[in-house]
Amino acid sequence: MSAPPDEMPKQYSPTESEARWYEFWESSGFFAASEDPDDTRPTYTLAIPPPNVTGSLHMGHACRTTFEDVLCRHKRMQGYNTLWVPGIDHAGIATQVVVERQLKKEGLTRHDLGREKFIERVWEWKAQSGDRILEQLRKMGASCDWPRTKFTMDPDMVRAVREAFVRLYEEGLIYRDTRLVNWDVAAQTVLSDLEVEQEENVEGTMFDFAYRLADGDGEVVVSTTRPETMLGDTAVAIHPDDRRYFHLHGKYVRHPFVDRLIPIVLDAELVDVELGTGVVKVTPAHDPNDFATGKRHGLEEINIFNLDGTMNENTGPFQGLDRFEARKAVEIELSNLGLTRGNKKHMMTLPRSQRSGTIVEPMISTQWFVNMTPLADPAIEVVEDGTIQILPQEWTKTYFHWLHNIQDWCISRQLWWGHPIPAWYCEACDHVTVAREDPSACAGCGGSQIRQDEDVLDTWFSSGLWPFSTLGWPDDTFTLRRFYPTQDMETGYDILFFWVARMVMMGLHFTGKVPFTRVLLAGLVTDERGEKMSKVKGNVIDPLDVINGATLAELVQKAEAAGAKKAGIKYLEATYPDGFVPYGADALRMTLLSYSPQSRRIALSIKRIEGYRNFANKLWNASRYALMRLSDSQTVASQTRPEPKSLANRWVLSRLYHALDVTSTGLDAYRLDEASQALYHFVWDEFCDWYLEMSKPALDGGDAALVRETEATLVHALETVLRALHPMMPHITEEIWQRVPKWGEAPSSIMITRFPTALIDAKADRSAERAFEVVQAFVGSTRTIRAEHDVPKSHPMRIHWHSAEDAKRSVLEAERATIETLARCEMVFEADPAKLDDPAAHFKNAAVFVNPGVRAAVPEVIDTDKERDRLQRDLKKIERELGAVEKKLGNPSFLERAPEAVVEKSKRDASELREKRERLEAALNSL
RNA sequence: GGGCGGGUAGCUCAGCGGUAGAGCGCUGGCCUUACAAGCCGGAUGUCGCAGGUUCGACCCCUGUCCCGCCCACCA
Repeated sequence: MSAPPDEMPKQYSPTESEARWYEFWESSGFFAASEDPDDTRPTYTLAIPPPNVTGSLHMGHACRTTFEDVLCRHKRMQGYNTLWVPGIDHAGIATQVVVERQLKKEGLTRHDLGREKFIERVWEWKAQSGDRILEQLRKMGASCDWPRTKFTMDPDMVRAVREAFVRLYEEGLIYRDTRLVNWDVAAQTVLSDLEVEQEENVEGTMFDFAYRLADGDGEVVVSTTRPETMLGDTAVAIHPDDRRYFHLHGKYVRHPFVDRLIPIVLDAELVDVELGTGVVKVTPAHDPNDFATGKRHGLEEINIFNLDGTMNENTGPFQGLDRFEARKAVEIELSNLGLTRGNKKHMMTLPRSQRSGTIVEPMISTQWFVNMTPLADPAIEVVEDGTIQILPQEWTKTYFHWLHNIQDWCISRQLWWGHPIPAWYCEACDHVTVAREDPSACAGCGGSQIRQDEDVLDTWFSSGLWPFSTLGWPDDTFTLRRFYPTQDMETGYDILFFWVARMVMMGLHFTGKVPFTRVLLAGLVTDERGEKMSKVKGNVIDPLDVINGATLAELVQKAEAAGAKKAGIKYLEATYPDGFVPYGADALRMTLLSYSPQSRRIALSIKRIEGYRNFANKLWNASRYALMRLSDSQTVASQTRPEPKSLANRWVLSRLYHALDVTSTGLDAYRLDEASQALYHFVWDEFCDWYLEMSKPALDGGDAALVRETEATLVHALETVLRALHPMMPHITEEIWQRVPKWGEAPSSIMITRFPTALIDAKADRSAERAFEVVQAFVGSTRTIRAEHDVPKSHPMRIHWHSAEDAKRSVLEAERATIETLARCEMVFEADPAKLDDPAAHFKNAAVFVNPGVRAAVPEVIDTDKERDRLQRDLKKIERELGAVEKKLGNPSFLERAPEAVVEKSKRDASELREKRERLEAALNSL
């Protein structure tokens, strides 16, 4: 291991430290899960959502990685045999598009290369991109078990995918069929329903035109937003009960452009009498509704498009036109024929390809499908009965809704990059051979003229097997038995259907077990305005830039290279005029953790990262202080908590108890925000702002016993909070922890220590907390006076005080040294409380109420006007509060119906407020 | 068309039946030997709107208006 430098500089610098410790952990084997058969620890397994090999990681991945790493490190420290399986996804269509774009820059298409060369090219890309991604995960501090890294196209994954496909086929759940599918004319592949995004509220035109009756007598008027599809019309439908059109029953219309008679069919399902003219054109080959109608009536399905979206040979004079040109052309021609019947604006939704962004064309095509209904039912059950828990819970409904309405999954893709479909077609007979091993002959007729299906599988097919394929499935391996089912599946809600639901279905089907027991869904990381990060908008924040720092020039250059528009660059320059300093992975992690994981949006702000960078520095300096004070002593952090006597020491242990309690609850309930906030506030607001300050007089004083217990408590609290923070800020906690003097058998790294718990490592001490509140109030009041009256710190104030309550008096007496240091004052006990109000005495100005039962006055306050203002403001506030409480107490129903404790508390509040008011009034009068 | 989520301090968001919170920002004062990436003070809210339930509502119910997202074969 590499020892940290001995001296601690004033500023913590993450850059060098983070790399050093990561290397130490990895080379020490701390990330490895144990396969030792004698290891009896319970296991905790989490499969990484494998990032796509489409480039480098973005902030969403950083967020995923952080959450997952916190879960894993926490479990590991709790004594679980923890396995975090890393990996990467081949991401079929996405990756192919990226590589094709590269080729385009060289003036090539994939067809120029040919399939084999192209795939080689993608593998090259994969090597680069994959390595970069794994490196980035390391930079984030991810404690993955690296030797187990999987790629979804590794040989063992290929085998798993094949096995899954063949089994489903043999079970009749995978089948081949010709139906209307979503066609991406740019990528020239079919898409699943999920890969089609609906662009809402697009303004379109509803276009009316007439078909003339074939017998020459009259016409029917139909409406469409897509006039070009009329070239594929093979029927016109009316409602069977529509009286207006009884005369049309059994008749035909003539197509104006192609030589075709079109039947008028009666269809109660398709036609809504109320809508439009009540006559519907039917294009079975290009509209889902019409497709179904065509099936009902045995209509001809005429495809009018080529695969690239141009018009085909069935479109007569329009052949060769692009589909949108054809739309215009058809309108013009109809108009020329006098068949147009007007048009109007129409709001509609447009289906777009998630990948290429082009408008998806419904087309008839033969594809492979999975019959989902039999798989969906068990997947619904395990969530209903709580075997799998989805967080945040409201997603459960969405999950159910989707599964209840599930459609068969189109799994074939007309791509080159992906898992080949293990199906072979026979030249001689119709038989389709689906096999685990490449066949040499047709399984039907034995003929050797067979040809493999050229398509590949949807990338999510292999992803669906991920939790168990990565552990050795289909073999019944020791690893699989030990680590499957996994526990947590942490991912983005946007792939709940794409991935999570499919893993549940596949897992149940193939292993008979749920693949995981908790689904943790996080929101989308956006820029600080809440806008989605996009290369074009120039608002992408690269995690590595945040960690390592980047100048504005570098940011701009990168954004430009990524294709950002001018406005995007401007935004970038305006928002980050100084670029990023190296904030470090810990600061970024802590920032991401601070956002509520149940929120749908994580609007990342650099300011916030800066805040947590500052927190890291705060922790650093607090440690620096603590270690400096310990340097000459024998004190070491021990595994047993000290039992101190002094108020400050007892208090800090009690606050530590509270912080650890909230932290543990938060980590268990997946409220990482609450867990991290509890530690943040403990460290900064309590440990640093109060405890460390109080430790100074204690350590400087002559009381040897107090010095001893303070040192013990100080080092204990520090060491404990470091362990608690380690899952969130792994690097800095290690950097500091290594310097903390520790017990004899201490482990070599903080990451393999025991995670602290409130009951063992801290101690709730209600009486210490109550007593400390008196001290805090006293110190706070004096500080306020000092600030309000511009009394310089160099000017020691003398505070005369009184309390009739023995308990409070003894607390204040006992803590005199502490208070006098914190408040920079001298405390003088005034035996006669009346003196504090005596205008004739010194106290004519700043009589101040400290808290119920304690009063104090400062004699030498300078500014009477300011004091009056302050008192009046306080008085007003108190009167408002008192008014509310008194109103409540004046309500007989309240006294009768409210729980006793609530009533008691209100009464107590009221009397305290009255006392306070009285004092303030007296003070005002004495001015 | 259906569903989900949100509207709380200038900004970004927690909270959720018992007297409104954080971070950042704003503001006054401090280079107090752990930390100026800091310390000590201070200001700031008709908790979207309207009803209802309740002794009591930011929190529960109903309605309503905005904003975002998801699902859906809306000629």
